[in-house]
Formats: sequence, structure tokens, C-alpha cells
Amino acid sequence: MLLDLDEGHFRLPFPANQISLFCLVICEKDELLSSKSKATIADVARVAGVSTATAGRVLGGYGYTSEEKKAQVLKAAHDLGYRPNALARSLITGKTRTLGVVAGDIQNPFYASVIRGISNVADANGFGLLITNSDEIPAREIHAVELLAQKQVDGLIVTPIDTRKARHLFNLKAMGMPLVLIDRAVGGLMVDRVATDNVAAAEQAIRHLIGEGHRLIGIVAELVDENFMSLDDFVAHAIAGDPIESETLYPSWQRLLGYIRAHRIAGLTVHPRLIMRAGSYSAQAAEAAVPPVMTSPNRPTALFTTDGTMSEGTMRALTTLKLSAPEDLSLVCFDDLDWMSFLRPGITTISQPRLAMGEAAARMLLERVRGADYPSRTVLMPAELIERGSVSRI
Amino acid sequence: MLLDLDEGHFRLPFPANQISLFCLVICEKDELLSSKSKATIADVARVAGVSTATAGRVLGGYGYTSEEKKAQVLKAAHDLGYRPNALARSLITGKTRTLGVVAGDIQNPFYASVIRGISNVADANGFGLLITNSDEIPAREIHAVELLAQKQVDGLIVTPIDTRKARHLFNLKAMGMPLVLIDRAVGGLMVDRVATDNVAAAEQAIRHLIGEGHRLIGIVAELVDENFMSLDDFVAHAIAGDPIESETLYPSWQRLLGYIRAHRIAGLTVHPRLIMRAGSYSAQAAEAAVPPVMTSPNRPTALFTTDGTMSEGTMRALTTLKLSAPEDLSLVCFDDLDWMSFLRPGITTISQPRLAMGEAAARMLLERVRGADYPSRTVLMPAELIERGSVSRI
DNA sequence: TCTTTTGGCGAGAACGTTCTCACATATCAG
DNA sequence: CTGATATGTGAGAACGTTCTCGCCAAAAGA
Repeated sequence: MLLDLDEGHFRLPFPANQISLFCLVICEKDELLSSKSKATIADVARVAGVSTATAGRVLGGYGYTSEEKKAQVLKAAHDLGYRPNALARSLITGKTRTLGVVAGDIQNPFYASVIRGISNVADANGFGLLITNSDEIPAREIHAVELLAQKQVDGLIVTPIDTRKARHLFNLKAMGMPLVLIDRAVGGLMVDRVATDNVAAAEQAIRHLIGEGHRLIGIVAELVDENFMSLDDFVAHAIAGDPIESETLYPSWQRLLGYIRAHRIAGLTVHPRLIMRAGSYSAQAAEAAVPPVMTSPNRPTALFTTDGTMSEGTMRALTTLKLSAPEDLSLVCFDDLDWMSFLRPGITTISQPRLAMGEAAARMLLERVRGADYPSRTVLMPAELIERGSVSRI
Repeated sequence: MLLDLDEGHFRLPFPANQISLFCLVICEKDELLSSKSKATIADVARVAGVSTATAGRVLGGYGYTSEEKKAQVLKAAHDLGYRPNALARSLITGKTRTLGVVAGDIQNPFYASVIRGISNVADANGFGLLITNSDEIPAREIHAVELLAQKQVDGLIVTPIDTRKARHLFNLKAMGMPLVLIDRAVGGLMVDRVATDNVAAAEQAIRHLIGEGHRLIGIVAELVDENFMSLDDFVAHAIAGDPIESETLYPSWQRLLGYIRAHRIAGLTVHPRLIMRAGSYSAQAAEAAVPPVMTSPNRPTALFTTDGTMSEGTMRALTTLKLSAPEDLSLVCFDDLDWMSFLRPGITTISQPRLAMGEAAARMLLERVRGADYPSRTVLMPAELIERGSVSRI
């Protein structure tokens, strides 16, 4: 019967109204049903009086369709409140239009901004974002990656925790999964990467302090112990000017390297006792590392913190020690957090383009998802020294 | 041939080794292939010499399987590097084990924390998180909700932008989609919700200031104009003590209500000129709203800011005005941001349990996802006044 | 007039799972 | 020995799309 009507409709514009009415009846009935169980392409096709193939064509926007049938299908779809099932679509196309992100901790302003950047380009391109936190725990990273892979994300953005062992990431790459690394590199893993030029940035910060006359400069850094050599050896090598493969170093080690390099260039001696090592990625650890050095007899006249978390811990420590910049000491931080600009004398800091980093990473990833296959690229973003009031001339 | 082996194996334990070897050969061959195109249940079944049904049973963990076949399948799966396709699974089960979140802006510490809370319980329960930002723009919220619905999330957590018009949310609920609201309510939409008890919290803050002797207290609030009545009318009603339906009010209006209520209870007059309205959800707007009042002849002795963004803008304004708490004025903020605790005299603030709010919301949502159908609940979280050093006695 | 092309359509096979059957076999009570 | 129950198993139908075919017109080229 539906077919008959359809053929009549095909020849004459006249019975179209009947069809419309007919549709409406069906729709209203179906709508009651579908208010719970949602309408499928088959339902739309039935109501519109066409095959599922045709309905699929107009709804999916592929292949040819006449204006006539197109209108019918569209109307039916609208009446039924049809909503395409992305699952079914993805299953057959093999594309989910979803990107996976495994970050350290969304609460950390660094990750929050980076993710925001990723999000910006993702949804400008109609991609969804599946986000997980690793809390810097390798097992959690592995688990997250596995989860995202099972959910068939089109690509993955990761801030890898272990720069040496990362079997899961190598596997991923071997499986052909587009992958972009942020902030950290993994030795031997040739994939796109975006990071700050940490060595240069730290060097710039220290050079600034040296330029202002400081000779005793402390550095508070996480320096988690996952390196091939001990801190002492590392420092010794760096002071000696031995070439160090800095690419796969953890950011805090890279920044320490910049710190040492600035000293070396200026002909200053590096005092290992001024290296305040938190040992873990937490403000508490930083807060604990600062007092011993800052209450010692020959305390530094300036402090350099290597990231937002260290800055926070350091600020806490300084507050309880009743030391304030720039009167009692000079301070340069890494990463520009919102409060640094409205503290009474603003805090001089190295600002990394977090948002842009996320955006760049997402853009690179999307290129890969779309099939680009040039060799893996590393984008080193420049960081900028923002002078505010926390540094005094000595 | 495979069948023969299988049957032989079925009767005697002896040929099992042959099978293993046989498997290995196949595996190695397939592994080369599958390093690119991934293995499916059918592949695993073929290698293990069982039906896809059986393979599915052991891999999916449903139905009965003998230990023997189970081991074979597991081995085959391991050798092939089998990874279940969550898409296909979800398509048939109708469950994605994925939750959708549409927040204002991940970069905002409030949302970042709330999302972290959601994330905590989500991945403790094996759920993924699809996260989007609305930037407080209704069209973007609608778009995000649609995207997430198409991706078939099992449930949705939303901070609704428009508390009056929210057709998309009503639709969602009618379709049976589990839904939890955070921070804001939608008039007439009966779904679970978690929020801070804003009126009480603000009242507590103001009462504290009044207790310290302040009589001229300014409030800086966003107070976006999407209300049924004008600010003046609202204030007039509140002062008169008229009953106001505060549930569906925007948080900043609720906090203003608490501000007024505290005045009323203490018998103090509310001066409309001390209400600094930003008019939009940005630190810049707040920064602009503060100076006119703070440079006026009869300026307030205390300030209350209604959220983190307002606090930031206010701090900026105060910094440029060279006014500092508690010397030049007293200050109570809303929402405890990290810098408030390490500013020189810490900032007294109302702390809302952001993480717990996210966790509570996610837990409620999961209950709904699992089929709980008690009437909709509203969880009002208590906020806590944290006294630090930004308030002085007058 | 006879091909070829082109737009337009529907049947039906994918995609990779789960799940319902029907059917075996083993165990046990009666 | 009969039937009931529990445990295994495989064939094949879902799920809701996309996509490859064929088929059929009508238009166009020869």
C-alpha cells in the first residue's frame, strides 16, 4: 500500500498531500513509541516510503538522491526525531570522530589549558574528546590507553610518563594508531610531538637573574628519579659541558640543564646544594624542599622554580618563612599561572603557550588521522620571559 | 582438518600439544597481518578452533565455557593481540560505558575540579568520559548535547546555561537518557542535581563580615541578565523579604540573595550602589566593575566576591588601585582557589567541595544508568567559611 | 536505432560484537 | 531406564549504519 502511494506520488505532485497526511499519522503514532526507543534509519525509511538505502543516502549525505525523496526523508526524520547512531556508523566506517587524551591531571592548570587547546580544534572539526587522567602513574596510563583504544578513538594525544619504557605506545604506533606526544618524548618512538623548548627557556630565565647581578641562584625542581644517571652525575656532566641527549629528558631535567648551561656560559659555578629536588610531582614535596636551603647560612639571593606545581609549593614555603619577593629574594617561575599577575608585585615568569601547544598537537593529530604520512615532526614552542616585579637588582 | 584435530583433542589430552603448535604457526602468520589490521573474535575463534560464539563467551565473560576451550581461546587471543571492539559491543548491548560531560570551560578551576571528581568515580567504575565545553553559550551546549547523544553516552552531566529554556534537556529526559545537573537547575526539569547551598553560604560570609563590624559591604557578582525580573526589582523584593523561588536562580543571583538576606537579618540597609555587577562571566568584567565603587567617596569597608572568576577580576582591580586586604579593606571570596592560601595574608573564603560535587554527581548518574528510578534528588552541598587573614575588625 | 552515460533507487552484505536458540553431553534423583 | 537439571557448544540472528552491487530509467552520443 505504501508502495502504491509512493508510485502514484512519483508521477503526480497531487497525491503528495495524502502522503504527507499519511506520514503524519504514522509519525504521531511512532513518536509516542520513539519517545522512549529511538528511531532508526529503517523507521525513517518506512515512514518516508523509501528504502533504507535511500534514507541512508540523504541522512548520511552520500550518493545521489532526488530532491523529492530527499524532502520526504528529511521530513520523516524530523517528525520522528531521528538521531543518527554514531556507534553503528563508526562500526562500519572504521572512524569514530573521537580523539583520546591521556593527561596527568585535569586539575593542573597546565593540563587544563593544553586540553582546552585540544578541545578547541577538536570540536571545530567535529571531533569528540575522550579524556583520562594518569596521575603520572604508568599503570594508569597503560590502562587509559587500552580503554581508549578499545573505544576505537581515531587518534591519541598522550603526555607519556615513562620516557624509556612505553611498550603500549610502540604497540599503538605499530597498529597504525595516530599518536601525538605532548610535553615529554619517548626514546626511540618516532611520532609527532609538541613541547616547550625547556632548555632554552630555563637558560633565559637564569640569564635574566644573572644579568640582574645574582650569583647564588637556587632552583626548585621535581627531578623525579627515573633517569639513567644520578642527579650528581647528571650535574657533573652538564657542568663539564658533556653533550647530553636532552630530547628524551623529563622537562624538569631539561630545565635544570638550562639552569646549568646559563651558569656555564656566564662562567659561574653551580652549587649542587642550591638544587632543591622535590622528587615527586607535588606542591607538598616542593614546599618541603625549600626551607632547608632558604634557612641555611649562605642562602641564595634568587630562586627559579621549574613548573607551576613547584611554584605553588615554593610560594607556600616562602609564605611560612615570611620571605617575600623581591625584598628578601628574587624569584622567577616557570609557567604563567593566573595569580602571578595579580600578586602584589607581580611574579616574573617564563610563560609557555599552553593553549597553543594543545591546539598544535590536535592539529597535527588530525592531519595524521586524515592520512598524512610525512616523517614524524617535533614542534618546540618558544617560551617567553614575562618581567614583573619579583626580581630585584643586586 | 582443524575439526579433526579438535575432535581428537576432545577425547584425548594427548594431541593438545599438536594443537598448540598448530596454533602457534597460524598465530605467527596472522600476527604479521594483524599488526596492522586488528584481530576480531572470529580470528581468535578460528585460531583456537572453536566457534565465534564460544570465543565470544570466554572473551566477553558471559555464559558457560569449559576450562579447556577457555584456555585455548585465551591463548589465541593473547597471541593475536586481540583487543575487543567496544563499538561493536556497545552497538548490540546498547551500553557504551561512557559518560558525557558538558561543562562551561575546563580551564576554569571550578569546572576542572568538578570534572576531576566525575573522572574519579567514572574510571573507578570502568567508564570513559566524553568532555565538552559550552563556554556558557546556549547554542554550544545544545550542540554538545546532541553530539554526545549521537555518540550514545549512557548518561550526561550538564551545567545548564539557560535555566528557563532547555528543550534539548527535556527531550533528553523524555528519551530516557540519565541526566544529572551540576551547579544550576532548570525550571521544571525533574532530574538529579548537585549544587552548593549558595544562599546559605553567601549569608554566612556576609554575617562574618557584619560580625567583624562592617556596615558598608560591597558585592561583586556576575549577575548575567537572564532573569525574569530586573536587578532593581530583584533587590527590592529580596529586601522586602518577599518569598523568592531561589532554586532555579543562577548561582550569582542566589549568592546575592544570601548577601541581602544577611543584611536583612542584621537589620542593615542594602545599598544598591554597592552591588557591582559584572554582567558577564569574565574576570575582565569584574575588574571593570570594581574601580567605580572603590574610588567613590563613601566606599565600602569590605568586599564579597561571588565566585573564582569574580575573585580574580577583583584582585586585579585591587592591585591596580593599590588597595590591599586587610589594611585598606576586608575581603571575603567565594570558592577556594589555590593562590588564596599562599597570598601574604591568606584570603578568607567560602570553600565549596568541588571535587566532592563532581563525585556525587557521577555517582548519582551511575545509579540512574544502572536503572535506579526513585524520584529526582537534589543534593545541596554545604560550603565552609575558611578564615584567613583578609578580614579586619572595624 | 543502438549504445553509453548518468542520476536515482533498492536488495542485501558488510562491520564485530552479543544473545537466543537448538542441541549435546554428563550427572543425578527417582 | 526415564526424565530433569546443569553445563557446554555452534549456527545464525540481531544491533544500526554504510556501501557495493545490480537494475532501471532518461538523456546523450554515434
